[in-house]
This record gives sequence, C-alpha cells and structure tokens, in this order.
Amino acid sequence: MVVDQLRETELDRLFQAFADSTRRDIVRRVTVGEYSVSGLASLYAMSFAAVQKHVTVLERASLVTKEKRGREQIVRGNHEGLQKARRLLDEYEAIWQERVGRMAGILAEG
Amino acid sequence: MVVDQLRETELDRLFQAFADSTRRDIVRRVTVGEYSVSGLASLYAMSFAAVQKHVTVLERASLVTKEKRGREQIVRGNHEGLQKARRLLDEYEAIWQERVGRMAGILAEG
DNA sequence: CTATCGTACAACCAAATGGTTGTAGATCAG
DNA sequence: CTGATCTACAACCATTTGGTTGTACGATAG
Repeated sequence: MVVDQLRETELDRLFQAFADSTRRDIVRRVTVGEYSVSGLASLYAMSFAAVQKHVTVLERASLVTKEKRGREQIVRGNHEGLQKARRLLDEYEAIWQERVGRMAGILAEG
Repeated sequence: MVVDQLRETELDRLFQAFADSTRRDIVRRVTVGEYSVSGLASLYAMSFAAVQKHVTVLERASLVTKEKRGREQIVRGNHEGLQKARRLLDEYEAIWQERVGRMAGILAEG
C-alpha cells in the first residue's frame, strides 16, 4: 500500500486546489473560455502575482494547463483533475450506498 | 451574489477537509462502521489530540457527526458534506459537457 | 472511593498558505 | 530602437495548518 503515497499526495493537491473560491472561479472560467494569466488577474481584487500563484496551484493539480502564445500564457481547463476528484467522491458515495444496502438487509432479516 | 459568501466558505472548509489523507481515511472508516475518537486515534501514528483536531475539521465540514455515548464520543459518517462536494463537481462536469457540446456544434456547422 | 479512560482544550512550534512588492526577461507595437 | 505589456520569480509578511505536550474534568470499572 506504500505505492499509494503518490496518489494520496496527488489527491491532497487536488482537493487543496478546490479549497479556495478564487481558484474554483478560475476553473469555471477557463473551462468555458480561454484566458491569459493577466486576463484572469484583471478579474480579481488581488495582484497579478497572487493570481499567478493560484494558476500554478491549479496546474500542479491537473485542473488547468498553460500554453505559451506569444508573450501571453493561455490558461485552459484540464478535465483530468476534475475526473480524478469526481472518481474519488464516487468511491465514497459507493461506500455509502453499500452501507445503505447492508442496513436494508438487516431490516429484511429482522 | 454577496449571499454566496456563506456557501463559498462552506465549500472552502469542505474541500479543505478532503485535502488530507488521514481525514479521507477517517471518512471512509466512519462511513462503514462506528468509531470513538480514541478508537480512531489508535489507527494512526499521531497523537490523540491530532486525530481529535482532524475529526473537528471533518465535523465542521459536515462530513462527520459526533455523538456522546457514555464517556466516549462516537464518530459517524455524514452524507450531507459528501453530497455537497459531489454536487459542486457535478456542476463543473456539466460545464465541461456543455463545452464539448458547443465544440461539436461548431464542427457540425463547419 | 479511587484509579483509569476518553475527551476537551490551551499553549506552543514548524511549515505551508495566501497575499504583497520589487526586479528582470521576453515579446509586441509604433 | 524604445517603450509598454506579459510573465516569472524572489523576498517578505501575517495567518492558518498540522502536529506536539500538558492539564483538567466527567464517566466508568473495580
């Protein structure tokens, strides 16, 4: 099980990335359209550097990709991170439903 | 939109709670069975107080509930938090699919 | 009653987080 | 070429986080 250490820190970064409303907003926006980093920065009441850091966090969580275009860096949504997050929560949901099934089974017996 | 501030910090706490492997493990375990706080603490290589703090984080995120039973505090899974997290990710997925639909539409036109 | 167990909580600490300003390198416009 | 724009990155700062130890208190067992 020691191998899973990789996946665990990956998930740490993923959910950590979601745990900030500015970052969640960035993810929504860059899924719909394309934005440069400064284009994103202009949307929020914080410095360019702060937004840049948020984008880096999202990139390391596979929620976003950056691609250089001229002097701009274009930020786009990356489905991969979202899929991984959803898969984990789906597992948790399955555990819940399993439990619900057991409860029903016990009721049926009794 | 200012009202959403509440929901945003709620989501912050929720995803923050998921952003730690010990806490994710606790959620899994208490969904399947019942554990006292010290019962949980015995599972991890950290102090009782540390686990107690993790449980508090999970409780504030509505991922877990505590119920006093004698001198023990029983920790159980709480579906509410999980549902909220899943609902958010489902919204994001919908935005993706919408985008995919638009792309297909453009291709059909051209 | 007394010891033990389970919990709560405070105080402390190191590291990470979320923000800032400042500097410097590319790229583009004129 | 020059100046403006976009990005990267370092240094710094306050707060939060994840951990520790220590103390106190209610509930239980003997």
